[in-house]
Amino acid sequence: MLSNSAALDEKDISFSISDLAREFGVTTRAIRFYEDEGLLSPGRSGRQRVYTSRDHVRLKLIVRGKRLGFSLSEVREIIEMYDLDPGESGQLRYFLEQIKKRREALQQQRHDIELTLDELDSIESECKHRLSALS
Amino acid sequence: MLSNSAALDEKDISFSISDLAREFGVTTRAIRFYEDEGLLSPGRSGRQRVYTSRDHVRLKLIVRGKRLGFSLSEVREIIEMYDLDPGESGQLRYFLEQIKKRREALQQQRHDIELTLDELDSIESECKHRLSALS
DNA sequence: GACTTAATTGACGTTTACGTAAACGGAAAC
DNA sequence: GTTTCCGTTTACGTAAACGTCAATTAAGTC
Repeated sequence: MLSNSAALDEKDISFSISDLAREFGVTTRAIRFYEDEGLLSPGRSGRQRVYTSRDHVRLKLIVRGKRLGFSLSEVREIIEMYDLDPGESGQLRYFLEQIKKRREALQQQRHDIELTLDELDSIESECKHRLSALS
Repeated sequence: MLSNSAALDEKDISFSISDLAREFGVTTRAIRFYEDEGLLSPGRSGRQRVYTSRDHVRLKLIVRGKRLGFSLSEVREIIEMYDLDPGESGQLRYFLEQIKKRREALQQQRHDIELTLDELDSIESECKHRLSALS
């Protein structure tokens, strides 16, 4: 009765491997590979893998990272930031450094995107210009 | 005398392979590889490669594309957009489609970046919070 | 003209991120 | 009770993007 009884319903949601594959548009092979790489750690019901909402979150981070062009080991670094232990100050300072680097890389990426989008705009208008000149 | 005599000075700038390697922080091996892939097409002075400002621009697009996580074939697609021929309307319409897809992908990427940056912010403040609690 | 330095060519090696095929296991449907 | 479906395991295959030699050449320099 004194236990923290209000554990959220979210906790016991579970997913099959094909659930996740469908939702995130990846193959089951890929998901198992991510497990081999230590990025996911599903439970088992018999031989079958059972994924928790924690795995669900992690897979979301993985596919997002992939969309950003990160390698799996970079994705791993990012994921590891999420479950840092309350630990010592050295660790924390190290993490803050990593965070800074990541942020800078992401800001560079965002800048690259802006540049590319601008150039796409001008290519597009050039295209449209030529198209209208063909009529 | 009737020739277009005012060709810009920019035109005859040339670069060695190590010039480019230094400037863009890539290896000469990589640069030659890009040539093998048809992304660069330097001239020759004897056996040595001579890169023009066109190659310079292209290499810039390549490294930017790489920073964004694009594969070389995706980079190729983007580069090819830059030198489209005045051609037929079918081509132009096709290009417009490609541009649209690219833009959507880039916007998705930008969105992913915003999400990740936000999360980095909260991880960072959590970190700082814990650090200050250790004093 | 020997020496160093930069570049080339060719070839094989390597890492990453899965794909693909084979062979098997359990559970549900008919 | 056997087909069908999903999942598992093991293992080999592969494409991309270079790295890493090794042998050769050409260009300057002292």
